[in-house]
Amino acid sequence: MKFTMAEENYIKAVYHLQHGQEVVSTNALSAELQTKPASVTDMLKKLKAKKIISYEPYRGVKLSAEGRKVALGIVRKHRLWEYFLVDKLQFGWDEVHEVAEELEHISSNKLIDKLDEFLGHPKFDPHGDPIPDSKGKIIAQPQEQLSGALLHTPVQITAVGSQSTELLELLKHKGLQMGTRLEVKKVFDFDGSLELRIKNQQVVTVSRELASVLFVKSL
Amino acid sequence: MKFTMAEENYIKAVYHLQHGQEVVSTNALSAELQTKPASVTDMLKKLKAKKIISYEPYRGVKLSAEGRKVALGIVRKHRLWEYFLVDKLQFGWDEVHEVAEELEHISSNKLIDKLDEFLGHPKFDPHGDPIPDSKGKIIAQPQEQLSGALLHTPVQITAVGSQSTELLELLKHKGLQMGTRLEVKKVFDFDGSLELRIKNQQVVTVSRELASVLFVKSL
DNA sequence: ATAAAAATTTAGGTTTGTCTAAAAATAAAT
DNA sequence: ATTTATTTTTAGACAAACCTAAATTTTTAT
Ligand SMILES: [Mn+2]
Ligand SMILES: [Mn+2]
Ligand SMILES: [Mn+2]
Ligand SMILES: [Mn+2]
Repeated sequence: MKFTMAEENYIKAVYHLQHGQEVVSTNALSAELQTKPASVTDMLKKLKAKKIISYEPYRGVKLSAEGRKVALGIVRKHRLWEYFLVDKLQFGWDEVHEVAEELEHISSNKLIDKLDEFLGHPKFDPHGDPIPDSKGKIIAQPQEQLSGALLHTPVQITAVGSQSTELLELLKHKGLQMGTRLEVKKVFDFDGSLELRIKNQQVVTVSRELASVLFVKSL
Repeated sequence: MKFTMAEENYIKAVYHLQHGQEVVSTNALSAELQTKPASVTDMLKKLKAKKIISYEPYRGVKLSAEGRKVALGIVRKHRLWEYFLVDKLQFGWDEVHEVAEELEHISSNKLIDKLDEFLGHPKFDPHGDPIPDSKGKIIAQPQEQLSGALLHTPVQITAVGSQSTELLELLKHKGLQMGTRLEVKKVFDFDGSLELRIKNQQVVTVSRELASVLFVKSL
């Protein structure tokens, strides 16, 4: 089945918001997509008619099996293009999201499979998020929050929980990026801020807000 | 100024049809874009209001200076993406047109300039058409038709006058492509067909129709 | 349990880009 | 110079995707 760009954006948004949550609300979608709740309701009816979601008025929405497959296809395109932009065209990891937001809607499957091959079948995008393979299989990530990491234990940044320019600007400033090794030196109970030592380098302080959107794995 | 995908497709179509012709007709545009003449008229009014074209009812249409600049930007994107698909992703030259038809509408200028650099600033696309540079400068091509070439004079194919799958399939079958060297051995007056010898290889026969959409330069 | 607040849907519009059918203008033929 | 044919425009509709304002349902607070 074919989908319009607007439909694809809604499907992907449901997919992202569904993580953790059982069902996704109209308001959550309207915030994510920067549209009004009334517009969301219109689109949900359309997607229900196409059997992409299950939806009962006032009860929230879930992807169907088919919908999940479609969503993973879009996520795959988005993340492969991001990888291309950073790895081949030398974009900064904080500059790629908006461009990929357009590129993910190019329809050719042949294109995306050839791109995947050209890039060497990467497993993670520049933000550390896993890239689904051509069959829709995706690596489930443990997603351990930095804010919950043990003291004095070496960890590595594996993902960031947002693509906002603001977040990425802050990370750049602090000298943090995908793959950065560090350990937590101290946690301050007053405001939840953390003091980190970056591998063989300086000590930086990060807020509770920042620590909660950084994901790490132990080394 | 920003343009919708539909507007960009109309602007590019006017640009292409304007070659040779002084003004472009409503019917020509409707044929090129596979829409009805009434739809074309609607869009022409909109593009006139945006000062992209000059247009008087029943009198045909021309690009303004601004419109030409916009058109060259779209053509640049289209041809750079075609080059990318063939050179980096190993697409056949007969498979790239439709995909580029979508990719040409990705809006980021930074993307297209980085892509240009990544590709090494190519001057011609896989069909032999010149690629405008970032300032909109485009190499004017002499466009000598094969059907008018001298006998027994070595020439090289520099461009094809159509992107249709049918044409490209025929060329592939005959063993003809961009850069192929050949000479005309004989012209048959009865049907205008030509006998060609491909450099150090076999002799092939091509119809008058085919010879008129193949462009060559003398060696 | 009721009232107030929040979330969601419905009703009625707008813009963009398309269409068909009919009218008007231009071009070609007699 | 008329008539006929072709091209183009106008008029009126429609689907997609959005909006605002009002009505409805659900949730939360009293
Ligand atoms: Mn998108
Ligand atoms: Mn990403
Ligand atoms: Mn196009
Ligand atoms: Mn081309």
